[in-house]
Amino acid sequence: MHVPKPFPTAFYQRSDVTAIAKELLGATLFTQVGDHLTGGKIVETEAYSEREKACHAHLGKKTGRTRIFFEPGGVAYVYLCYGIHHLFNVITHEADQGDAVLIRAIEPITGIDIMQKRRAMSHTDKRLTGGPGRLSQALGIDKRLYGASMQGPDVWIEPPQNISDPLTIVSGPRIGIDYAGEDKDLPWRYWLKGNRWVSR
DNA sequence: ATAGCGATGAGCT
DNA sequence: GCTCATCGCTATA
Repeated sequence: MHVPKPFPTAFYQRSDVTAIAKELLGATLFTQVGDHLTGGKIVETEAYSEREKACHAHLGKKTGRTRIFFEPGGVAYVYLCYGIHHLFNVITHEADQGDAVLIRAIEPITGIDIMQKRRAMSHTDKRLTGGPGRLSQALGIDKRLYGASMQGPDVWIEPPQNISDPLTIVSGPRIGIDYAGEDKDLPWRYWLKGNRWVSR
């Protein structure tokens, strides 16, 4: 039985969402859904802030979908994209500050057989968990996890175990946000250099 | 009530 | 490279 050792809530409630997005690289995202433990190393993230136009909660926009942005950081934000894909984010910052980090890719580690079943795949390659829609399907994430605590028991993230392991982080513009005007060029996508599981 | 569309991915050329 | 599936959310009326 795996005992969760999640980042504390204070980790998520800090004000610098880009710092959190970078620090989540190398950490391990776990879910326990349908009595199955699955997880993998986070290798790609994106930061979103209400100060810029790509964020669903831009300028504090509060709707049925975005209400979770205004809870204190440390809860999950899951939404349906293109009518098909569930995308997984972690809400950050203090209450009434609408920031979030999108998890875009993981390297599969725990429960690979379960992930393959959920993805209808018989082998393991980048298509298993490389991409925000793919990793959500592999981990059993859907809107039932909207608002879930990042302290578990359904979903949580554990800090990197080998902190002496040097991580080379690179950054670039975020994917799929052409609607965001000048903010589409902010280099708020982060990934581990050369990692095989990065979405693109 | 309803039109428009999206933080993607699969399949095909 | 290109097309398009598919539906909840949002804005507008």
